[in-house]
Amino acid sequence: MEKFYVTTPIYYVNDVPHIGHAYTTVAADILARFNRLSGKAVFFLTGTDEHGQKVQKAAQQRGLSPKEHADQMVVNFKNLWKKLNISNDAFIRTTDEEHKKVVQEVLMKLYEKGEIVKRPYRGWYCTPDERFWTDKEIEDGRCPDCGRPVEEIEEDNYFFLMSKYQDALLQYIEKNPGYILPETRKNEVIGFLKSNPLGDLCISRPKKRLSWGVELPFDRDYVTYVWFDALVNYYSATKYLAPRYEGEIDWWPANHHIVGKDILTTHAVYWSTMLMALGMPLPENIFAHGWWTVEGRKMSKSLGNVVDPFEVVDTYGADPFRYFLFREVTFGLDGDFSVDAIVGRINSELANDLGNLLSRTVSMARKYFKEGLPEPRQREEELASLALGVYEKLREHLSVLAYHRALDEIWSLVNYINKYIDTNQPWALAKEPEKRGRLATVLYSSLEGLRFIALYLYPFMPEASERMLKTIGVDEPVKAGIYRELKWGGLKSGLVLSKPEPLFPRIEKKKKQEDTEKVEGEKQKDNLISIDEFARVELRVGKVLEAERIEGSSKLIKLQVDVGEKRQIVAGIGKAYSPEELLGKNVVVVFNLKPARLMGVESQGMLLAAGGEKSLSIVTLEKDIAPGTRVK
RNA sequence: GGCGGUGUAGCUCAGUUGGUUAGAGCAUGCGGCUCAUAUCCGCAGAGUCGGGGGUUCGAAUCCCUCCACCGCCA
Repeated sequence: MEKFYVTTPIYYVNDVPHIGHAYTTVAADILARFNRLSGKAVFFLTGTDEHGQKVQKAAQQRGLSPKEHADQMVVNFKNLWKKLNISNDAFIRTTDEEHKKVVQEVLMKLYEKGEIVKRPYRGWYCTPDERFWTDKEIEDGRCPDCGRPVEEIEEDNYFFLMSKYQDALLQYIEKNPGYILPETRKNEVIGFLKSNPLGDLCISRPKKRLSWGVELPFDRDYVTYVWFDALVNYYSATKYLAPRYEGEIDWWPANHHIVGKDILTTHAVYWSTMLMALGMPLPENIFAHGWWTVEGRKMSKSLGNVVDPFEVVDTYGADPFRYFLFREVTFGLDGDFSVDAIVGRINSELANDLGNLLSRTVSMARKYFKEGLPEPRQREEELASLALGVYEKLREHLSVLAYHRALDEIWSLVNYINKYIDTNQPWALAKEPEKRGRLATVLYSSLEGLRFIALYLYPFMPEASERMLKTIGVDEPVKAGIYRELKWGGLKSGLVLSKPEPLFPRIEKKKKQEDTEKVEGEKQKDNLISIDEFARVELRVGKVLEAERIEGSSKLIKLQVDVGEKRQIVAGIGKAYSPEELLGKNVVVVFNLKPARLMGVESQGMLLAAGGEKSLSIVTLEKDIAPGTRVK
């Protein structure tokens, strides 16, 4: 039996699941379901990453042990997968004893092979953030994240000798064009490997700083760096979580690692070289998908526009959501999630094209053949070969994760049958008793086509697929290997069908508008703002009274500005202006900007300026206007 | 800054190794049908394929250059 092993990343257990998690996991689910129906032995793995600094800290704040904290948080993910109909065969947690054991075995093997060495590590440590920065990263002796001073620390750590695999990895990627996809991401990795000398990877943390992790088997004073621990999950799971099929299956290597583009390097470089060092085969493919924006904007906590997948499912249903994610955007590219877009797809494609097709066909079969639908008089060759041929197309497209193309193929069948009905006009045939045979053929063939559609849609929308089958009188469950037995004419004749429920109800405009308003409470879908919104920004004329450079910064200048009252403003214009030339200038200031601290200095507003670092100009007034005057 | 990529109809994008009047979906307009979730089917409009130059019998496709935007640089 051919095996198929697909993984999602293991998600950081501290995260609250968002649309991105849902996207990756449904992607893997579709492949898993498709391959099960194709008759392969499938292992679909997802899980959570539970070690590391942040988990330890979050647990501490909640007064729990890290494991207790993780036990509670992991439920968020498990619930979402249930809600989205995810068919994962296993759920790995890096706190599993079996996983930790494999991590230690792997570490020991690498250590014994001389692939891991102890060596002093020097870096800049930010104590409050509990993390290291490199020479390049720190800004004037301060943490680039929080702005507080960093401390130079030197300590011994263990390093995986990744550098020696640079050439081998580069060659491997170039020789295996399908290894990293999409191509643009592969090019990035190649560019990265060609232009930078690959360093060694620090894979340990001294316990005195971080205890929540897998202990190094050869030095009890250290735990394993979380990324190393996490990546091994793909292999460790095959040792204790893989499903059992008849006969022994070598699950490793995986067929697909599906990841977000943000963690591609980790997989393409760290994981690949780790496997090389272990002398293990590399996965067949690492696929980096894109990100979702929301109503044209980047998702962020501060904008408050993070899409909660639980809510989306409650509003639109799991199947329409799954469908939308893979129909709307080419897998690999970035996409935009908007109410208009999802409602548009649901109404025009799911409700009108597909749902209505099912509805019209079943209704006619009921109306014209109350006694049951007889056998067709002939095989509709064109329709039959189209329906049968879709399978091969799906296989091709899904082998490179081209989900949108796969759906396109299924829809070519939907469109064909709609046209087929239109051309044959069963309602007209029904009026002529001598054409009853033809009528039976047309309706049977349409329903049979719908059976194929339902089977093909199963990986994408399992629940809707089953409802479709039930509606056309198919009792048998969609079972593993069913794609191997596809044959035209499988639908039983003599069926008396019951009245169909709408497969996907249309979302009426009214509801759509309400939702739009709800989502657009804080945002506009096009970038236009109203005059009122603009008026919220209070711009005022200011006169520069004093100006001085902020010590330790080449960009920042501290200004005292008269804007009707005296304000201190910090501006990043030091590369284009000297403090002296700013004195007395009439500038434009954002008066009602929330105060901020830049390098520890308070800024009560913002100076308007245009340009980059070097060719930069502040906005000044052509004539003398009194300081404090509103600019509008 | 280095490397990579993108720029095609109002919008989102396809365009395989250069080859007949440049395509799809959505949107818009018109027509047809009435079985159906006011659904379905057909037709139409519009694009000097980012600008300029070159190679070629022939370029959206190859080369050069300029412009704009995006990604990667642990």
